[in-house]
Amino acid sequence: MNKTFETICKEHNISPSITRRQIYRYLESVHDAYHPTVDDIYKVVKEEIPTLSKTTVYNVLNLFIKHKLANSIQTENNEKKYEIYHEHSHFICNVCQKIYDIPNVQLSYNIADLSQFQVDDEEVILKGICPDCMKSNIT
Amino acid sequence: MNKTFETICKEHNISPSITRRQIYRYLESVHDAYHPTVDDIYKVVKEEIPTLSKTTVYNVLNLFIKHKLANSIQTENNEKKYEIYHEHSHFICNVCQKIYDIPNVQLSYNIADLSQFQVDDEEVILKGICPDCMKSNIT
DNA sequence: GTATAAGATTGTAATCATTACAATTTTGGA
DNA sequence: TCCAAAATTGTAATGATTACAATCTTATAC
Repeated sequence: MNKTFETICKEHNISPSITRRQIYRYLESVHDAYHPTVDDIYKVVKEEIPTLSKTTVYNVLNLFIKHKLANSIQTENNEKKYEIYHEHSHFICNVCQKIYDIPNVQLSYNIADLSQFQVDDEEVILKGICPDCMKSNIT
Repeated sequence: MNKTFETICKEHNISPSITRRQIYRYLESVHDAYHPTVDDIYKVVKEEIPTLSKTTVYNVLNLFIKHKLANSIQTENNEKKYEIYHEHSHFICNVCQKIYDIPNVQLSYNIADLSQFQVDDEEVILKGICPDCMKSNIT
């Protein structure tokens, strides 16, 4: 059974609201298929909440990130894209700029190098050419 | 013996110029100690080349990145920082936002997950709390 | 049910980084 | 020396993000 948005909010220490739920749901619905920008999110959720303001989208997303309900990824061309928070790595295609979610990459580093550091978070981005662009490049 | 800037340019297929050399040298000089922003670079190099324009700094840095003479790193607060290209990973402090260079982290991933992808580049960013901020937090 | 205070949302304006572009300058061969 | 190509410059445009004050909503105490 899926958790309700209310439960998720409780767990992450934020209070639920309709706006937040709709934004969360949208992120959830595109999860694994698409990484929307603020504009994308704004356009879609505004259909459901016509009074929605873009500032709110920014506020909510920043809140989500702070409380680990969401993540952002920066592309080369200075676009910021958002997604539901989940443990995984990313592959960004240098040709079409599409972002792919890939299963978590294992990291191994010399503990001595980081003995004084407290590591809370690991982020891995692989870059290269995606299958689609490989194909279209050949033909 | 260190390579001259001219040699480096030849190897990376760009032509040398005074502006480019000064920017490169500055990046080199702060390597491992500091990750400057465009503004930082502009201010310093303008001392040596008073006619320098900020557009040029952007142009040169983008050229450097394209030809793998430099790297950029994005911080949480939407700042872009630059460095000489070299193989290594990064640690970003969540408290003071300082970026640390750390020795390359080894990655291991399931080849099956990426069998169709051509991986050209690996980027690892660790986040957490740096030694300095750990200390000042305790006291 | 109503009052109230805290929190959420909104809209506008401001800020800031980055790029577009056309004009000017510099450079490296013929 | 001259000329074409490349590099640099300055201004203006763009676009993302935030600041902020006003308004709206919500949860709770009475």
